[in-house]
Amino acid sequence: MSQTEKSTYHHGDLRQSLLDATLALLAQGEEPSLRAVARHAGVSPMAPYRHYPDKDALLTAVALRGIEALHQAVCAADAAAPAGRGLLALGLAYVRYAADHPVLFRLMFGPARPRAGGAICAASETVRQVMLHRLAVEAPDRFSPELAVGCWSLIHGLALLVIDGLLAETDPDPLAGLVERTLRTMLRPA
Amino acid sequence: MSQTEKSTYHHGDLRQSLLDATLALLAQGEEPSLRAVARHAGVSPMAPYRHYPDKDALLTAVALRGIEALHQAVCAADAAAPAGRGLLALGLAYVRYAADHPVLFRLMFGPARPRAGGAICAASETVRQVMLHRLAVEAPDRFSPELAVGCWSLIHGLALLVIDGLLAETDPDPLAGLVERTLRTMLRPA
DNA sequence: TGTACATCAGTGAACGCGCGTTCACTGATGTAC
DNA sequence: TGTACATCAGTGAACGCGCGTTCACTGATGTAC
Repeated sequence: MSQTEKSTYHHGDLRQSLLDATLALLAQGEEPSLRAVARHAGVSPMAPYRHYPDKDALLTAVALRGIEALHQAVCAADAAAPAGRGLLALGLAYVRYAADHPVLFRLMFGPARPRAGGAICAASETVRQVMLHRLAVEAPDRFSPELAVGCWSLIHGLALLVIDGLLAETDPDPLAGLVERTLRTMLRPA
Repeated sequence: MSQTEKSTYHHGDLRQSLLDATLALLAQGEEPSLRAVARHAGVSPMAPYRHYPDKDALLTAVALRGIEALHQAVCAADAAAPAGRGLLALGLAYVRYAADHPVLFRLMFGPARPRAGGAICAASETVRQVMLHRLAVEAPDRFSPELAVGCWSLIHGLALLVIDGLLAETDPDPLAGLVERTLRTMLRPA
């Protein structure tokens, strides 16, 4: 930050730059091979090995960072929502995040990274907790483990159908309307 | 069929065998590269090109076959279900299919095959129709486009959460109970 | 404050691999006469 | 029924590529005295 053209040898924070580079590649829809990531970070193909034992470790770190970002987006939406609309806002934030980062989203929840299945699972639990809490507040009478699973499935499935382009849309702000209508319909108390 | 050890030159139905080989590789969780598929079918690496213009065409054909199979499974479950339980049965069949063919399922609905987005979309529409029809019969009072989107999202999301191992399960027949409880909760009319 | 040296964080060449696809081919099959 | 020939459905060698990872290295940094 202070000196813009640093000597590139001791890079500053290559670990972080590698994560950024991977996210950038994913955002462009490109395959984040180790070499491509290094290239994007302006560093030799071997440099990443100083910071991650192998490719899988890097991708796992990226996936975890993605889940963290999703968590924050969902939290922010939840906190900012007017009373009684928390679940809608939170669901919209979830779907919106997926729509904005489709490739990353698939990486996050895709074929379980064998080496870090537990970590991914634990991270996604933080997202689930937000929803759980909001459900307990907004639908205390209906609250149950099944409702939580159902809501997560609903939102997660909606996100993926959107990403996959399987829902024909005909709306000015397709996402907001789609999510709101769908959630309202599925959750309307009577 | 008639002669078991046919000369392998004119193979009989290599086109079909290639699809089978790809499905077999997917079932084993292996990467279905063109060469691996040919190998598995006992044929030279170039042979597939007689039947598919390129790799993507083969994978698209496999994805379409998978959706077709899903459609049949869902139809069968729907038809066999006792009155009033069609949607539950259908949803269970959907989730079960995904759980039984996780890699194929991801291929079917995964990163849209650019060359055949339309075909995949159309094929999945046949699955949606079964659900639509059942909803119209079982919940005529609530029936709406949103309900259809919601139910599909719900089932689809549940299938993916199951595949991804994101739902902690503690059940003898986890799937049947999970799906039934979730769908019942989400759809209970009051 | 200066120097010696350990450690840290990168380089760069090279490996072996499997991939998708090209090319030119050849053996098997089916059809016309 | 026999033969000539077109077409069909495969073979097999080769290409160029990007990949993940190994190895031995070297320049920059920080620390002890």
